[in-house]
Amino acid sequence: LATRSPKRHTPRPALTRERVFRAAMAIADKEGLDAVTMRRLGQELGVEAMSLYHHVRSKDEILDGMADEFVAAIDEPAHPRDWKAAIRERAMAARALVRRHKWAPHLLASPRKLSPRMLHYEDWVLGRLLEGGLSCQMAHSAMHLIGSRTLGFTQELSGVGDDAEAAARKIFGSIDLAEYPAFKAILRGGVHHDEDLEFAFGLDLVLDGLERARDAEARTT
Amino acid sequence: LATRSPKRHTPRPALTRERVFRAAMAIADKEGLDAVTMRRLGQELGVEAMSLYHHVRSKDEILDGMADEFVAAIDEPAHPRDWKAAIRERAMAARALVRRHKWAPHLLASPRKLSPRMLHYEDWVLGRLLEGGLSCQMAHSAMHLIGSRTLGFTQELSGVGDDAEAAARKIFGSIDLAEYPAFKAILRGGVHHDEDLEFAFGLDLVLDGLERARDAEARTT
DNA sequence: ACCTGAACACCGTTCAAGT
DNA sequence: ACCTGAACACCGTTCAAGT
Repeated sequence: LATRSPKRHTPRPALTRERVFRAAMAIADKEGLDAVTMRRLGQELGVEAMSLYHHVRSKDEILDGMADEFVAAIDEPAHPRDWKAAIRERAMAARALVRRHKWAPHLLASPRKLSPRMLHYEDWVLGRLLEGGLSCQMAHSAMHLIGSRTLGFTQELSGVGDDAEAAARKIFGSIDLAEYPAFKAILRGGVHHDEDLEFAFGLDLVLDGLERARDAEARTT
Repeated sequence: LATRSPKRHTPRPALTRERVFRAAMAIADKEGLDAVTMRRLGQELGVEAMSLYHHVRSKDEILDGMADEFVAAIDEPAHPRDWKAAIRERAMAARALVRRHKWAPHLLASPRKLSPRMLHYEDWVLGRLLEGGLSCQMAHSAMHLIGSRTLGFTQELSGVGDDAEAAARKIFGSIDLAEYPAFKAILRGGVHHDEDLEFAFGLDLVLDGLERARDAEARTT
């Protein structure tokens, strides 16, 4: 009919999962993660809070979506010199992103659901480490160590805890390993997942590195 | 009078801040941090939720108290061989505690209020690093690096952000430096607080350490 | 198919009232 | 001084009803 409300002539873009995630990220950037509520999010999108449930199953799904979008934005370096430069450049890119999205480490530290994009990111790091000639076992420990350094969380600490081996099996039982070549390679290599050993490995690596840095500094001064 | 209720003969211990904190820790251990609500906490202590407000100002104060109690429980090593062993042993103690209190890194990552006990802990680490002969600047970076490794959070990431220098000044303006000798020493040494530089320092230390570990492994096999 | 209003069972917190 | 009941302004989520 001709008497349609004028609003209908400039229809707002249809609500999609991605638009919900992006709106949530914008709110969290400006006002913090606590400000991301269903009602506030609806307001930001010009819709009632309840409408959101047609696109996402729950608020947790929105938080997972935010984490996923964040990880997807960590650019791969274009022409890294070698494996160390590759990891270094991407870590710096991640850090630059974290400065804009301070809530990201918080969300990534306790994922409700395993994010495929997060797995791809970790698979990429693992790939560079293997390329650098690290053994499967060492590459595995190194991946955790770099992850904690880069994104500000320690997966093994916030992890599922007691039976890490079983948890890892469950995770990799539910995904398609063909999409994650580096994970596939180290699983075939038969890494064992000992959290205490990994922790000590990372700690000693840091302490020994500090001692060397001290000596290097003493030599140049 | 003789007609007192029988309950009065076995009076429950008086409610104190510490008892509130410990009850909160017990709930978080068993059911997770989300289960710690004022009503649930009151129930655990045999009291109405509202009574808690006579002992703590707010729920945030309870969360801070939990973090504080946690840090206080990280034992100092008795007879460490040297500075590296000292830091290593205490880090392992912290890690063992984290396994029991999985919520701790989460709380320590975003403290609402600076915990004196956390400062004492960091001051102790800093003291061992200076004892080990690290320069003020390097010891400062190292403290952050070890903190992130040990407790599973990256202070500089979750930190106040843009003007770290001003934030640091504000923190150390409000406390008594006499209680924190190592902090006092590095402040006198004139460290500058550049978060990007610190991040790169830690990252390169880890990457170089991995390269060395790879070469060491290759040599022994 | 998509959106909504009213409602439910929870939060943290305030405040006047009880002992 | 210490505890309480009722209430307020918020949450996430459900569900029957609208278009």
